[in-house]
Amino acid sequence: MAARMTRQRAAVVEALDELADFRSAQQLHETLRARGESVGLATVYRALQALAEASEVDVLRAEDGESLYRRCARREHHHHLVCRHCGRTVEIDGPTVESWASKVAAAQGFDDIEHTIELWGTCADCRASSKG
Amino acid sequence: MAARMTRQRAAVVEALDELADFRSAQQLHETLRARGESVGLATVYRALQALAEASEVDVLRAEDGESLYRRCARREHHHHLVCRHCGRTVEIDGPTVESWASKVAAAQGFDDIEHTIELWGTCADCRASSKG
DNA sequence: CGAAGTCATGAGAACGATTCTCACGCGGCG
DNA sequence: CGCCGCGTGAGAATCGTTCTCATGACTTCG
Ligand SMILES: [Mn+2]
Ligand SMILES: [Mn+2]
Ligand SMILES: [Zn+2]
Ligand SMILES: [Zn+2]
Repeated sequence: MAARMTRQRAAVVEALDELADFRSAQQLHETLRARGESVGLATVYRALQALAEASEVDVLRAEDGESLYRRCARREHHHHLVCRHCGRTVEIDGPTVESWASKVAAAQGFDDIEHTIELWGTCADCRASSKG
Repeated sequence: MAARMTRQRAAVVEALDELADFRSAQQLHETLRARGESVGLATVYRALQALAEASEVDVLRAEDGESLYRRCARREHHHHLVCRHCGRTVEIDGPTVESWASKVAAAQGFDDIEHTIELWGTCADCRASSKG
């Protein structure tokens, strides 16, 4: 049942692999278009959706609500520190946070617990280029 | 320079006070409408926006991207454990998490750090009523 | 009180990211 | 060749949210 690997999907995966940072579907679409790869926007969305379901990419919501995608180095559960200006990303572990989160939720009688933990900031490069 | 307290804004605040849980702008609008208070949807949005800027309400994004609003008991920084079915909310503190977050981000040379930490689950009531 | 100025309201249009529709293309298989 | 299942993509549709703008309410000042 694996999805068919088409030229378009390969292009999306390749673009993700070259880009180390979180990018929106539209940014990826633009990137592909710029390099001559012709891929429809709807197809980019579908590819990202499939990859997300297969845990091949991580998805997070920017502060403005836009979804950002990234092909992370590790497949295991982890979180991110993301530059809100350029998307630069650092993967972070939080064993402490993990146990804290599940403990707190269980103590309140909640089930099916999930957590959203993301850190946002301005990376050193963006700080330097925006002010000095 | 405080915003003018109109009938509409008072109604929004009152609805928020009576509802203990996170609610969307549209849910609040429907609630007001149901109780006979006539308030435009745009006005509800504007009131919530103003309240959020004044830190009178907390805002968070549901998994589907919709914004949810709540008048929290405490004004200080805190996080939430929210039932994804009914919006039931428990305010939580995380001193450990706070220091962990800022430490991690600073270690990577990031500035203007913010964090998003929200816990989602199914509350005891929703679990009981949905299955058994 | 009354006029002018300021801000709030609300109906509907506009927005923007995402999803859906559907006609079409492609490749495999018999 | 004809059939089938699925991927594609252009454009329409969705949906929460914001914007526009004509109108109304409240404040200030004469
Ligand atoms: Mn975690
Ligand atoms: Mn915090
Ligand atoms: Zn940056
Ligand atoms: Zn619940």
